[in-house]
Formats: sequence, structure tokens, C-alpha cells
Amino acid sequence: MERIPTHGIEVFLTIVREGSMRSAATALGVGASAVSLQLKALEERLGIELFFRTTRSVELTEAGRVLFEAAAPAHRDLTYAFKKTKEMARSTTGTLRLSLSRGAYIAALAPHLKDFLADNPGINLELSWNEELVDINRQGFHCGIRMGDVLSQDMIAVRITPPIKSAFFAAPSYLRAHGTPVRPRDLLGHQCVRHRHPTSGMLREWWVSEDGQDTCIDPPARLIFDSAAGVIQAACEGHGIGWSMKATMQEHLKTGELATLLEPFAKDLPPFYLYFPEQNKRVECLRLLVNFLKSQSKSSVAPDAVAVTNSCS
Amino acid sequence: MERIPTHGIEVFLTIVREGSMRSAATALGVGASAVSLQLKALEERLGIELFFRTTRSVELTEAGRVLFEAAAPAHRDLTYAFKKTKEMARSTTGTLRLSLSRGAYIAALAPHLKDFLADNPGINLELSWNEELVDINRQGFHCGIRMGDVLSQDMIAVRITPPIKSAFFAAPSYLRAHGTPVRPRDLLGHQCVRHRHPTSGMLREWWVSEDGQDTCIDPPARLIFDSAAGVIQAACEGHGIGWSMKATMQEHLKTGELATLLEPFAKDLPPFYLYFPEQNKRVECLRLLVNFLKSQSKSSVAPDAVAVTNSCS
DNA sequence: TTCCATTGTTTGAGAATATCAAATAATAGC
DNA sequence: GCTATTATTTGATATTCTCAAACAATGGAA
Repeated sequence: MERIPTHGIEVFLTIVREGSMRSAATALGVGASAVSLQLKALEERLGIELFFRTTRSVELTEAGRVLFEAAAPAHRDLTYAFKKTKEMARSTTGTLRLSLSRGAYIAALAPHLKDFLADNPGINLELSWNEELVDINRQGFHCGIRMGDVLSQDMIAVRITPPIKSAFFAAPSYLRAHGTPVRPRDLLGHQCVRHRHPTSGMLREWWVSEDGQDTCIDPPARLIFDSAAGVIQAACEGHGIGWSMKATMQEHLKTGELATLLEPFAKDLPPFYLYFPEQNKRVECLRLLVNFLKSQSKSSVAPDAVAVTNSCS
Repeated sequence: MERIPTHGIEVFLTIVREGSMRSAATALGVGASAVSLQLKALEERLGIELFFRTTRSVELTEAGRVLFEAAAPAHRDLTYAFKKTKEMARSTTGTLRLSLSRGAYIAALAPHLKDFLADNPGINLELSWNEELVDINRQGFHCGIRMGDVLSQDMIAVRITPPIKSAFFAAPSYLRAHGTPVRPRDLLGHQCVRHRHPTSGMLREWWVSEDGQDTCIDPPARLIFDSAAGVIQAACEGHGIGWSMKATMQEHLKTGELATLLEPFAKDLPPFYLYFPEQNKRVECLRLLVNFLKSQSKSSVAPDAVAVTNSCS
């Protein structure tokens, strides 16, 4: 198939619209000679002349009329396509698609959602709750929210929460039957409900703060879930002790279904990060969301943004 | 209004179609670096990135998808417009619009019309009989056929007939009543029907050949028409003597409505020329017509082509 | 794991193209 | 004929494009 270069069309269309080469040159912001030469080059390429020229005016030949009638709407459409794409970057309206875990929603997004939607009436959010780390690019998401320790590679990550309060918890019925641990090492003798990262396949480590020292403990896992919600559910049912974000079990604590324990030793979990591929850094809607969430994050101990490469931070 | 340059789109669309930059480069016949740089320039201009790149593949971002979906059909249309225009020059099919006088039709075109149409089944002719010299450009004609002495300026003119046989003529009834002139000077005592060029406004001069000398005579004009057909019609009705192309009155001579006179003194009229604006010299249909008619012109005493500038030749 | 084949990117040099200002040519209206 | 306006040519300059080669990165194979 023969390739047909289409450049030069803008000069042509402008001459038609303006009625003369000189005003076309002015409209295009170039000199008159440039227009003349470009038109000549176009005619040369097409092998046919497009205008009858006198020194006073230019007038379309039949070939010129054919080209104009067919090319003008096509060029208008093409220009519009560019414009639409260009505006995507600057537009403050549209739909942002996020992928986030239930915990990320509760801890990082839910508290600010109402304000964000109120502040940005043009932005719609499409939220996908998913424990697994999805491929932001391929699945058509603009960004994701995850804990800092499970970020994927080659993403720009922005911290949007302080470190997350955690809690050990169990059903009162379980504690009555097995006793309440008072020091972290007591956990080793208990039935524990634990959590496995669906993506990495790793069992989530339990960390405690004891005597100013952070230590990792590995209590027996009688039950393992790949979602925090499952862990909490099982704990409610009296299957054992769990460890997770305190915020996710707030309701159960209120109703008395669960009770916290070992509170002095509960170590903070890593903060949540909003992350997105570098290619999306100029999507204005996303910038608005990022800046909003970042500004809501009161504590700013950790660096605000970190480029994650290969290893998790 | 902001101008939005649309170049670079071909590179973008080719990458999408081919699935990688390297094969796009091959398809476009340029190096891989050229494609990479052009894409980057396009993204820079749009202010947004169009592809997720890995070293193994490229994949559209959302912005890229928006651009592709809107721009692909528009670009296809634009390419088609160029193609159609380009083919106009080379096409041997289409409609040629000619402007010619009735005399030009009879003397220059009619004798060859059947053969031309048979030889060029793809070419249609649209003929406009008009005694006046029309503006070929403005009226949308491709060419005109006129006598050499009334050609307009800035046209390419090609002689397509030998000099034209002329005849003095009158109705037999007129000759019976007023006598038949036997020498040119006798015309001065006759009632003559003469012809005025509608465009130039000049009375057509009568020329005769006498004793090897061409001389101009100016007989009394009792009736003046702006068309040769009118002159002949008036002569048929016995109003006087006319002078015109012999071919145009062939029918009337056959039926005896008219008779020729002063035959030894009848001087040839100038040949007919096909003329067209320089801009149309690459219209293939027109070239076919020109070459056909030129080749039919048996005698080639006069130069074949002459560029007419300002003054008539 | 290490290596390899493939692909995108960068780089600097060179080629091609675009643009400009000024000179030139041409024409419609006065 | 003169003038104002317009298209075109021209030669110099600036910009852009392109290439080849080196480089970087990645998915798959040994």
C-alpha cells in the first residue's frame, strides 16, 4: 500500500479559509513565502495544482475543490481528536478508576471521600475492591492504594496516611475460654488467625513493640485468610486471635463482638500509599486526588513521595 | 482559537497498528529512533503520554486509546481525500467540461467526437456552446476551443485544426434580386449581414484574397449578429450576403437555401485552438483530449502550441 | 540463575526541510 | 501610468528530522 503523506493540509485549508496566501500566513503566524512554498510542495506531491493564482487572489481549481471538500471535515475531526486528547491531561472532569483493598478504602479513602467528592463535583470515582495487586496499566486503572510494604514496581507512590494503628483482637468468648495474653510471647500459645498476601503469597508477619524494640513473632496459624475481612470474621466467630488495622474492626469493638488485647504492644502498620504509573502523572484529575489526599495526611514524618523501583519500600 | 498541529499522527497510528515501534519504523520506512523521537514529540505536544512502554512491548494508555479511536477514522478520511485528489491528475476517467462556440464545435470537435468517445470510454464531455469568451477558471471549465484570433490571455493554446475554409454566401432569391458579385469590391454595393464578437465588441473584418494579396474590406452592414448562426439564418431569409466558415452552412448549401459566391477570393479563417489554463496541464483527461485532437489535425504548417500572452496571436 | 535475543531510548553528527527577509513580478483600482 | 497589494523567487539561516551506533531494559531460554 502506498503511503500518502498528509502534511501541508493545514496550509492549504487556511488559504482557502482566509482567501489569500498573505492572510493565511498571518493566521498561521509564518511568513508569506513559507505558505507559498508549502503550497507548492503540496501541489508537487499531489501532482496537480490546487489554485488558480493571480497576484490579487487565489481561487480553487477543480482539484482544489475536491481536496477541500473531502479534507476539510476530516481535518476538523482530526484536530478535534487531538484537542480532546490534549484536554484529557488538563481536564478536571472525568472518571478516575482506582484499585484498592478494603482496608485501604477504610483507612485511607473513606474518611476523606465525602469532602473530595464535594470539592470536585466534576470527578467521578470508580472503585475496585481487590485484595490482590492488580496490573494498573493493563486493567485500565488510573491508580491504586496499598500499604507501603506491598507496592509494585515502577510506580510513583505518594504517602497519603500516617502509619496505621493496629490491634490484636479476639472474641470475648475465646478469651474467656483460653485466657487473655498479657505479653506478646503469650501469643505463641494461642490459636491465631492470620493473613496471607494474595499476590506475594507471603504470610503477613506479626510485629510487636516491646521494651522499645520492634520484634517479629510467628504464632501458630490455625486459620489463614487472604483477606483482612476474613480474619476479622473468623475472630468474631471465636476461632482465635487476629492482628490487623484497628480501623477495620471498629464496628465489632463497639458492639462487643470483638475485644482488643495487648494494646501497649501493638505496633503501627506501614502507611498507605497511592501509586500510579509514571505515564499518568499528567492526568489532572489524578493530580487533584493525589494532592487532596496528601494534604489530608496530617503527619508528615515519612517522605511525601517515593519512586519505587523493583524492591518494596 | 488555538491551533493544534496534527502531524505525528501517522507515526502514532502506525505504532498502534503494528504493535511495536520497531515494526512501525519498518512499515514507515524509517529508523527506530525516528519513530521513538516523533512519538515523544507528539506526547510532549499533547502533554500526556500515549503508551505504556516496556522494552518488550507498547500498550495504549487511556489517553492513547482516546486519541486512536477518534483520530484513526479521521486520518483515514484525510488520506483518502489526498488519494482522490492525487488520482484526479492521473485518472483517465471523469468529465471534461469545455466551452466552445457553435462554429468551433462544427469545425474542430464534431468531426472527431465519435472516435474520441470510442477511444476513451471513461471520459465524458460536457459541452457549453457559447459565443462569448467565458472565464475558463471561474466558470469551472477545463478548456475552451476558439479561433486563434480571439484567444484569451495566459492560456496554453494548442492548434487543433488547419486554417478554416470560409465562404461568402447568400440566398438564391437575394442574388436574383440584387445580382451576384463577381469581384470582392462588388460587395461594397450589397446588403451584408455581419458578425460582431460578443466579447471584444469588434465587428469581424472581412478578408479576401485577390491577386495573391490579402485585403480587408468593409461592406455596409445592414444586419449584425453576435453569432455566426444568426448571420446564416438571416442570409437564408434573403437579407443579404454573409461571410463565415464554410462548414457551418453545409446543410443550407445542400438544400439550396444558400449559394456560395466569390469562391476564388474566399480567404481561409484562422485555425482553431484548444486552450486551457496552465494549472490544468497535468489533468490527464485533458491531455488525452489535447493529444487526440492534435493528432487529428493533418496539416501542421502553423506551430503546434503557442503560449498566448496578453495580445492575441 | 545467567545469558541471549529483542526491543525502546539516547546521542551526536549529518542531512533534509522550513523559514525568513528582501528582491522581484504581476495586477486591480485609481 | 501610478500605487498599493499580492504572489513568487532567492539565498542564507535556523530548525527539524533522520540515521547509525551505543545503551538500557526485559522476557524467555539454557
